[in-house]
Amino acid sequence: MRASGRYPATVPGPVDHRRDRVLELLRQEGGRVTTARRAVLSVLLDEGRRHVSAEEIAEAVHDRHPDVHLSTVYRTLEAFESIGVVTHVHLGHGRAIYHLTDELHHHAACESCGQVLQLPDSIFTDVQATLQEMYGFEVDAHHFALVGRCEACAVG
Amino acid sequence: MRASGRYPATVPGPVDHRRDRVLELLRQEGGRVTTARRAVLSVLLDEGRRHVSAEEIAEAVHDRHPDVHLSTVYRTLEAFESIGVVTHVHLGHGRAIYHLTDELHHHAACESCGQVLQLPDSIFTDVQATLQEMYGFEVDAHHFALVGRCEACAVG
DNA sequence: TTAGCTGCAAAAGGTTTGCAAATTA
DNA sequence: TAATTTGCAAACCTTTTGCAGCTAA
Repeated sequence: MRASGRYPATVPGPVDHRRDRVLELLRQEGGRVTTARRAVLSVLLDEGRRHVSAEEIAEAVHDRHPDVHLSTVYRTLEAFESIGVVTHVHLGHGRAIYHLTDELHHHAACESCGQVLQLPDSIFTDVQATLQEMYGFEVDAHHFALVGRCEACAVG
Repeated sequence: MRASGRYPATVPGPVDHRRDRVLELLRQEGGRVTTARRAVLSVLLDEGRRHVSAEEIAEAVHDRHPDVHLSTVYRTLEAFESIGVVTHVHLGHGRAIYHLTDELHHHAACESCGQVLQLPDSIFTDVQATLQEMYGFEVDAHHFALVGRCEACAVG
């Protein structure tokens, strides 16, 4: 299925298991496994690309499947979100970014250079508890990113 | 400048001082004070409307100045932001909300009913300190809202 | 077979921009 | 007068949607 050379051989192990788990869940929920969906999932599973906009996903998919339309990417992401395996986060103006759900973490986006810092889940624990106690408000903090300036940009 | 009757007389005191301060600052920075800008400022100063989208501001302005265009409202808000008296916050999908800067507070928006909770500034103190220490990241948390479900909506 | 996807084109929703005319200082 | 603002229309960008054809199960 893949030409030799340019791409490393598929690494057996957790990544593949994960792909299979997602696809199986999708099928269980009445969804269908298609080329486009497999391709989007591959991009999301790609270690190097864990925080990507829909457009970036589409571009990556186009390397191998130039015919997959951006709207299909959006619909695929929606399907993945509806079965709980994908989440999106708003970084501010413009695009949202998507990532697989099971890596629970928060985000801090640099307004200046766009870098997205991944933060441990624990960082919001206190805030979450405080809001729950004082206001009965249930924070879904994974949906949003903190905004500010990263170390490098803060200096200037 | 104002017809009698329908509108209460201008309340003397802090509100007016504040309006004057903003307009003076605007002039100091080389900006001009116009009807549209005065009107937008009035909406922002209005106690009852401290968190409003650009469109809502435009609607309110239209009560008295039907000719002020939405794009002028955006440009006015931009001008106010550039002199530091206005901030906007993204609540999630869609519109941003604008408010005067000197009331430093955070926001928690209910995904379900849209209600915006105002939180004391202190709520993020620890998170801010942690990020600064561990990552050198300077949080500008006022720019974003926490998202989740308010007490009423969380029940269902 | 048939419910569920897909590509395409077009719309939607919020925000920004170019421009000539109007206004402020 | 000179520099800023304004209204308008049109563009922009991201995301969503309608539809007819295609495909997975």
